[in-house]
Amino acid sequence: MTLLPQDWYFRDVVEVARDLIGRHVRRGRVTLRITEVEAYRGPTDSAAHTSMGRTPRNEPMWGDGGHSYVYLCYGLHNMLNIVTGRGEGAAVLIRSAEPVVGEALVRARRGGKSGTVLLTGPGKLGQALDLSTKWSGHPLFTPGGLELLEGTPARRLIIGPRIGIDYARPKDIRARLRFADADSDWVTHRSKLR
DNA sequence: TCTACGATCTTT
DNA sequence: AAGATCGTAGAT
Repeated sequence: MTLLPQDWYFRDVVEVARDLIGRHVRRGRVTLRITEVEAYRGPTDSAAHTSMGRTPRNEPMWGDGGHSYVYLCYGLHNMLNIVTGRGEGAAVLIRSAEPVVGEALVRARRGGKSGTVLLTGPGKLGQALDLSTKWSGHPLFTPGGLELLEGTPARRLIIGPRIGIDYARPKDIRARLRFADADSDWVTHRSKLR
């Protein structure tokens, strides 16, 4: 399976977001196929972390595309983002994925918790990949560590508004910047997508 | 230092 | 409908 080159990320964040569906993320023995993402457009997008300016936490988002941006949410969830463009402050949040390799290990990391859902939702995805904020700023286009691979494309996408951004401006809340694989069961809030 | 709160998930 | 849980950001 081939690594995506860095210039693959040097495009508009929405274009990259759509193209990310079906790609594989690999870390160690676990490989996942991305099924749901959200685009965060940059400082002018009131839902994006870069809209509050440059801070130590969001530093990777201001850099070149092809790097991760991992942050801690609600004190317990490590959220994986993929930086796009070049110094634009834009990134794509990876919300859900389906297991490709290492499903047993993913289950173990979930601590044998009951429930049918294995890794839909950004918090659970971070747990499946055993991420922490130490992984923020990691290059995804070089072998080893955290990698983004070619994967297998989706046949059709479904699209809708982003989740959990009630604090943003109405126009940004309304913006249809969430993308998912129409044929996958590994998607959150499916009723809001079409 | 201190305070408020979040791109969530689970249980009630 | 609310609690868990803590790093970050902005205020002091």
